[in-house]
Amino acid sequence: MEKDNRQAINDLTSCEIDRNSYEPAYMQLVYILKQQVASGLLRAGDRLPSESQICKQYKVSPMTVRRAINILSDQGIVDTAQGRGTFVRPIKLESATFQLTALQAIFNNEKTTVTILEARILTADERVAQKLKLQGKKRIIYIRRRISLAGEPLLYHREYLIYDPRRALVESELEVTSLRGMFQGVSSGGFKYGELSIETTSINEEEASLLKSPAGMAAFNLEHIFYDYANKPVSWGWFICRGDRLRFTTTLGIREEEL
Amino acid sequence: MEKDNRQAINDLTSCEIDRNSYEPAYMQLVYILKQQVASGLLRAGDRLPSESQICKQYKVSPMTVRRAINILSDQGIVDTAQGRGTFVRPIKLESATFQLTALQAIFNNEKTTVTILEARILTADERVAQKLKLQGKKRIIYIRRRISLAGEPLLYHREYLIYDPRRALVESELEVTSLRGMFQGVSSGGFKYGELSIETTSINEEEASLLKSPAGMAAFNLEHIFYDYANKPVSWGWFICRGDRLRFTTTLGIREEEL
DNA sequence: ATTATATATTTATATATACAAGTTTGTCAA
DNA sequence: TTGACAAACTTGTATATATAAATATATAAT
Repeated sequence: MEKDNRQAINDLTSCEIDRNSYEPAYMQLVYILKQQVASGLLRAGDRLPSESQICKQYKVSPMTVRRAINILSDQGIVDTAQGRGTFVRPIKLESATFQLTALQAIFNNEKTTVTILEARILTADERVAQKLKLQGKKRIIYIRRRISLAGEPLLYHREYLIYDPRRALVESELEVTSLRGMFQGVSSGGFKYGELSIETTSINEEEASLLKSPAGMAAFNLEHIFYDYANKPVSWGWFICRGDRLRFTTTLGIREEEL
Repeated sequence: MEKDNRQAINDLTSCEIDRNSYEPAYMQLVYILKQQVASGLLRAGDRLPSESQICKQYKVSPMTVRRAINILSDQGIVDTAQGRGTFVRPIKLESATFQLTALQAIFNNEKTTVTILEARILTADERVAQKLKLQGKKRIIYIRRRISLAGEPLLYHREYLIYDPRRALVESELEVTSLRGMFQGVSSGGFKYGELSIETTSINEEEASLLKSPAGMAAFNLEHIFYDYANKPVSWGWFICRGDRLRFTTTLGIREEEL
């Protein structure tokens, strides 16, 4: 059974590089090798043919092979060992990475609406001052938003922003599109880097009524802090994400259908 | 202020490649350019010097520069545009990726213990049969485990395994180390790929008592399905992770301290 | 049988070169 | 002023070559 399986896709090894393709040779080689892993022709721990062998087989230069293998190595498909060879990497739970594609889909959706529930200037309390590393009592901007998809509330966002009259953050941040911009690129905001964390929470009465969900329901809490080029925090906030409408998924290894 | 900041780290541009270093030239170049982004000398949207300029400045060959820039591009630090140049990429929430480092830390910890609560063979019900894509009533293995760190219960794991006498999965899977192996590399298991998803849940009475936590508490639910080389599911299970002891964090952009 | 040495194989690094292809800019003619 | 065209500059692809470094293997000596 297993041997038949390998036999059936044996013609993969005889694939050739199409020099007339718009797709570069090194990229074609990446897909060929990836396909061999995905199909099971090459399995975890197996050694790939040496680079010089691949050169001869596909009639490409050593640097082209090297480039393809570097890409596979970067993608975590193979491990290379100097003097020994290149090996198919076993799948590991620890190498799983989750992306915020589910949230991205919400912000990219046409039917998504952002409602400003509150926006005012207040004096930072101890908790906010600590998060934003403020000395003394400073005035900050507090914004509450609700993000709905097709009328159904999905996210509840609260954010504290450093008040800086020069930057006129209020006007830009209040825009509906600014939250979308937060996802698609915050170059205009002048942020240098940000820290994100996800934890779980049971929503309280206020959050429940805003999200039209029962109190105590499980939800994601996505917290974010953004820093400017002087490494000073300029924004602290968090999204309460309805747990019954959101999940994060990922794949380990290579699903054949994805190629 | 901003100009002073840029001026202060201006000497970064005069960094030289150390040809006697154990570190390859292209890697040194990666760090130099990364540092320039992290320090704010190069900011989101800025254009990097052209490759030929970088060649002259650091006295390296075009291919070495190219390799460094390819790495930066792969890491999402810069965007390249043929004919226009290479630009510092603005940070985007959507590009955030979360890793299971928090879980990994648990399994790598010396004080972590795995307790088998139950392990038996049973007939698959409809739900299990659907997840594992079973035809008819098949016998499967059901395992319940509790993972504790220094005596404190953190995870509750339930798993359904295809029963295959040839593979003797029971013995190996029951090992304390097998769960650890699940994280560090499942080459032995013969899995080709897996699907993971994270959602939130409120723990029920059973889960609460096992995790020594109040019922209704928010928790992560990490579900996993692993497939063999014939693309057939061989394992379906999920970890209930105490929300008050687990959070996932990540950084967007480059934190200067991390270099 | 063991050990040391030499050889071959493998990946890693680095350079030089050529051409392709997209973009911008400047020039010149209508 | 406008438009067409050419030139310059950018990144992208591909090859050929040389050297270094780590590993594996075969050989020979002890």
